[in-house]
Amino acid sequence: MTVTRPAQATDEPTDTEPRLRIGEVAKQTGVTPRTLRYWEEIGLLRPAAHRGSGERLYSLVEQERVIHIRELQDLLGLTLAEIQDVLRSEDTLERARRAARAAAPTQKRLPLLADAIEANDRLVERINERLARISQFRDECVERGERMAVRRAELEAELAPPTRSSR
Amino acid sequence: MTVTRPAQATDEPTDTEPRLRIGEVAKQTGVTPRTLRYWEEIGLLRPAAHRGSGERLYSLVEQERVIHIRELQDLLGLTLAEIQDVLRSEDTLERARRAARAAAPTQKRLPLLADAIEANDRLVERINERLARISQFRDECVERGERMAVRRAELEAELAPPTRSSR
DNA sequence: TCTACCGTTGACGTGAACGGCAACCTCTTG
DNA sequence: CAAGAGGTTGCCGTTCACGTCAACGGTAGA
Repeated sequence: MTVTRPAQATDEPTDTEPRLRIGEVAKQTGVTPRTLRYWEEIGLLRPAAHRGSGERLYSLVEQERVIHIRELQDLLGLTLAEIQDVLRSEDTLERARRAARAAAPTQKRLPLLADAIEANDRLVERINERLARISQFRDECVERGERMAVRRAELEAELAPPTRSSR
Repeated sequence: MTVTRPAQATDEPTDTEPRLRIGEVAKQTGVTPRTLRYWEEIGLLRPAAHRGSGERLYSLVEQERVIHIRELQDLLGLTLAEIQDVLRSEDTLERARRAARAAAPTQKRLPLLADAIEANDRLVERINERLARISQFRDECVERGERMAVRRAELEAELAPPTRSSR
């Protein structure tokens, strides 16, 4: 299970290497290149690297982040500004990871990780609230449906002449 | 519990009488008058009546609809166009109600009611799908949180010198 | 009847989140 | 090496869902 990296490996695990061009990320995630550039413009998602030509290069980390952002947008209805807030704490985790690679002492890494955990907890809390509200809304709809169904049954009974043997 | 209507009652139950001015509805529901007019403009919510002066008058039915619309917007993230679709079927129910007051025969009222029920079922189905997706998203977040918590525990263990008696 | 407050229409403005060009660059591939 | 595919910046356009302001009119209470 533990990946044995080849001898000439870089000091980065494979999935953080920036190999993906913008079109590739777009295809994989379903967002347009324009949107990715826009998100970068407002400071929401920076590509892992640039090439001399100015070309953006993303890693799988960013690609997953794109999906994460879309979920925060579509499922929770957050604005990009709010998402930025949420992700800022997540960035803390990324910093913690870099600190780990830089062989930073545990004393430095621990608070970063704690921040990330706390931010994640807040997010989960937010999601739970939303789930509760939607559930309640659904229950209301279901109840309305049941009332209508009862009414329909009444009308159907009224319509059908009362025969003793059904069918 | 059954409201005994006064002798000189109109043929409308009290809660469908259009008495509410736009500002009142706005106050009760939290949406602005501008928004109510806009919704009317795009055919989303027509006031129950107008007065000679052009003043809009809403009934409690519309007021509840306002809340319904906001929920469809905020909780489900539907566009006003989509909401219009959803409500168009709900209007069927309103027509059924009018048919009832017009003493329409059961044969006419039943299909209208059936349509409304079907539309409601579709809505509930949609909500359930959304709930499922959000739940899944939450689970992913929770899982991430747990992984981070494990990591934190490791770091804490590493930090604290291994003493046999805790404290 | 005067005044303060709603309300009306009509028009234009706005913020968020992109879409869509033009003009240009840079790989790759036959 | 020419051509095409894909990338870049810059900038203006667009859609949605309203906000805002002006100019005006009806209504209710002192």
